[in-house]
Amino acid sequence: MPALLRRKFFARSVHEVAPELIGATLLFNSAGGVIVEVEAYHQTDAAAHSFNGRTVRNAVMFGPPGYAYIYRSYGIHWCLNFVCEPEGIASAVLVRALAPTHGLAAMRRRRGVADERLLCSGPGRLCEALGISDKQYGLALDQPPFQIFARGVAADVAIGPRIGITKAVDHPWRYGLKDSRFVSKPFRA
DNA sequence: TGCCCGATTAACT
DNA sequence: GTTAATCGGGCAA
Repeated sequence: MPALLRRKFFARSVHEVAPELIGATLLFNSAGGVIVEVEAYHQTDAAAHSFNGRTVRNAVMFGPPGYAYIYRSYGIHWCLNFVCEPEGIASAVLVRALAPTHGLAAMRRRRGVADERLLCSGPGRLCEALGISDKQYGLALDQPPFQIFARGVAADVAIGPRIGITKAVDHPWRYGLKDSRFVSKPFRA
């Protein structure tokens, strides 16, 4: 069994951590799958929620690494981030898509769809599939109900610009598992 | 207090 | 391809 990722793993540059998460396995209450798409957000990056300083919503980003930053998107969806960097850098990795491997029945029930491809292919979708909401805000990523396992073998990582943002749109800080059919949107060749 | 808008999704044409 | 749904954060007044 691959190693459980501990806080130390996240206490590095978000630009190192993000690509290393591709191929890792994220479980929440025994449901989840292989991480196939993430995006990096750094405090010095105008698209980051921490860019304009600490607020109630983003407070956990300003704390120590290895915790969950969860926010409401468009008043409808929840999105899950892993806080990274040494404490105070206020940066995080947005988990955007999983290839489902564990707890398929529970995820299908929560999502209300049968198609495996539509279970976790998007930040809002994967939170709904895993049953993640603001109740998990600030939880440690190396403690139950979270379990995050390092990838077993090297991954072929695709890189591209981030999705759905209007600021700092040109930074190539989106990472994906090359040719995975579970990414939320294909990577340009 | 009021207003604008978003790290999205599903259901349209 | 376009658009409605839906609401809290952030900032101006």
